[in-house]
Amino acid sequence: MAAVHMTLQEIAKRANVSTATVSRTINRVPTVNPVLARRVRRVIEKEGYYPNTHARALASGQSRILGLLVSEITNPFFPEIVETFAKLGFQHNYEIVLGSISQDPRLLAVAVRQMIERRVDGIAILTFGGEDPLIKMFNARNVSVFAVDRDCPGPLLRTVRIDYEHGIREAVQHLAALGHVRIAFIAGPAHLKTAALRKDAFERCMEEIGLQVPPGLLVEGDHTLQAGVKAISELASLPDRPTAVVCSNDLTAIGVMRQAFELSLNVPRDLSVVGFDDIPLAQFMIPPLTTVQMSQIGIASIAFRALLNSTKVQAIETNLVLRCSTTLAPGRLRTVQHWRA
Amino acid sequence: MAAVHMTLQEIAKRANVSTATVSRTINRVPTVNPVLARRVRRVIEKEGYYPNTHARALASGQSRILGLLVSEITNPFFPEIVETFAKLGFQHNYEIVLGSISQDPRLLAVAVRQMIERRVDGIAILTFGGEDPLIKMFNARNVSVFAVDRDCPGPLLRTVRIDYEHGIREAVQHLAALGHVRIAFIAGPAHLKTAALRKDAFERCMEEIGLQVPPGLLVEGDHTLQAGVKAISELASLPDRPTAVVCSNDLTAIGVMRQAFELSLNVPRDLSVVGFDDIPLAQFMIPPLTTVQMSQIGIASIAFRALLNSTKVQAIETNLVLRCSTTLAPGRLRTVQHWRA
DNA sequence: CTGTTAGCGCGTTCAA
DNA sequence: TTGAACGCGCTAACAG
Repeated sequence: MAAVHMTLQEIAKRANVSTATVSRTINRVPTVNPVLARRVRRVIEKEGYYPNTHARALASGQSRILGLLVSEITNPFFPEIVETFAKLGFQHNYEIVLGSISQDPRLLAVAVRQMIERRVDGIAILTFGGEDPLIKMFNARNVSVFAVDRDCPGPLLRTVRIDYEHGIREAVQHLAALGHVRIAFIAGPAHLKTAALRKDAFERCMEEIGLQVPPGLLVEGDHTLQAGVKAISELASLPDRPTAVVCSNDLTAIGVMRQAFELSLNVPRDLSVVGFDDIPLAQFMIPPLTTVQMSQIGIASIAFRALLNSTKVQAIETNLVLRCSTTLAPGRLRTVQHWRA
Repeated sequence: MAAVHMTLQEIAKRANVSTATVSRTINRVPTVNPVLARRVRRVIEKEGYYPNTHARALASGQSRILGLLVSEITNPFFPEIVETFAKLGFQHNYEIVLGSISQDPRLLAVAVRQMIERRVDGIAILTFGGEDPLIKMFNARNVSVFAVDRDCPGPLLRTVRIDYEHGIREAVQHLAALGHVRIAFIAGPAHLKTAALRKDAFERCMEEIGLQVPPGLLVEGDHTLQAGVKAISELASLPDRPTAVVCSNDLTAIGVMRQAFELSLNVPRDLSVVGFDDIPLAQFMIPPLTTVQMSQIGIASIAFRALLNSTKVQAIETNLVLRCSTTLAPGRLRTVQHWRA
């Protein structure tokens, strides 16, 4: 029985050329005699030859592999990113290895080791927390890194600035305009930089328009559905409970809506809810979730391009998208009715 | 400037042993003198040496890479699978390369080529449609494949039988018991075997209990949110519209609930809805979605174990999990009230 | 138990 | 323009 995989040599033999010519043909070196090239291609086609990537990587020193490190693939925010990152990879003939799909630090360590052993040409670290040591480690090994919200980029560290404040300001002012005063914020995990920035932006935007945010209305979550459930339960039991809540991500907001339903709080009548991310499911919630959009596709493509050396620095916008989970504050509603009568 | 990556040779030199000894130490060959082994390990540790996977694969003929081909990573059904598959991979020191994350056939072709070039040791193809040619292709290259619902497994084709019928029967009988008679089914794409099997099971289970399913109540979708929206719009405009609908997956069901809201149909009062898959979000819908559970973790681990040669054949169960999206049929409700009065 | 050595499949010089 | 030969970093005989 023949070997399952052809090799360059066998192709060369069958095409009556040297291995060098086959190699050149495959790599589209322009100086190859077109006649020979065609002959080689025919043989490759006929034999169903696929070059061995490991041998290529070994000989060339380039793996053509990009790593993608993602914190929680079960958060619907990430699959979008994975999808477009992988698509771009395929288009540019890069392979993508996916790492550390969950929070487990042991698995993270394994993933990182695998990527180094695999000699990835670059790596995108998305929405982690504690990525600093990782970045140092990769850079020390000469592999370039993309990460969000880093302060001092360099030749080996690419980044993008995300303007959280714009979208969050829109959200806050939208709620204020609807008459809300007691507006709560359910934050993400404190160690996550992106979460901290969102929280800061919220506080700043509240202050801008002279609104207080008492400590009780600022609760920390962890960007999960459960966090939303828990947070709104606490918030709802407050003596002076909020009439609106802004969440650090959509998953949290969905948890809030779900638990509000359980508590017989009607969204938006009794409680206005705003999310963050605009995951695809947001518009399919009941009611459809008003949220701050941050383009997943945008982030993924910037990450990819950054790793491919296009140094063009860009920024990511965030914008409020109005749907149906917010409305007039309860008090405001009554006033209007009164005035009408 | 020193080379960024150490090599086996350099480690050997620094540890005063041969490369073979270093290699044996790394691969935990038990016959290595513990003293030497320790010395080698110290050097490896000190120098931060990571073996080059490509060289290893080339020399050993084993890539220790498993492929995972998934049709739509943005369907929340899949991230769970990816996560547990990858976790198991990490635990067994396998790398996972993720392919064809979307429906685009061009990208699928690229992904397949990459996997072959990468000489994956095995591949799991999950919920595709048109996987037969892929299976043949991989098997011809001597790589073993795992796929769901295949008829004739063999040494190179592992599979698992999924008992769709059990869960779907529970769903149908649950609805029938609640007094529903006009029960619609929103199917998945016809070319998808798993979708076809679900539809067949539904029809059989209806017939079993003497319920008709007129052609108009059997509509084909494509397992997306949009498909649910579209299908329920059609169904709702029927003169004799269904009082309950079973969906071929949860995404479809969520689309149905969303559009029902738009049409002012209250779920479950006016329309009972049952999903299929039990994605994590199902219980966070409003109302929480009653659905047929099919364990994503179960499927992923069976796939992984099957590829690791544990030939233990297993089956996957499906079971109805009752939540709040179903209730008595409208007629039945009135009868009860009448009888009470 | 250890070291020497020959490849694994490919890219890439260097001559021709 | 083409081909012969070497080396990428590692594993696996084989000999000692």
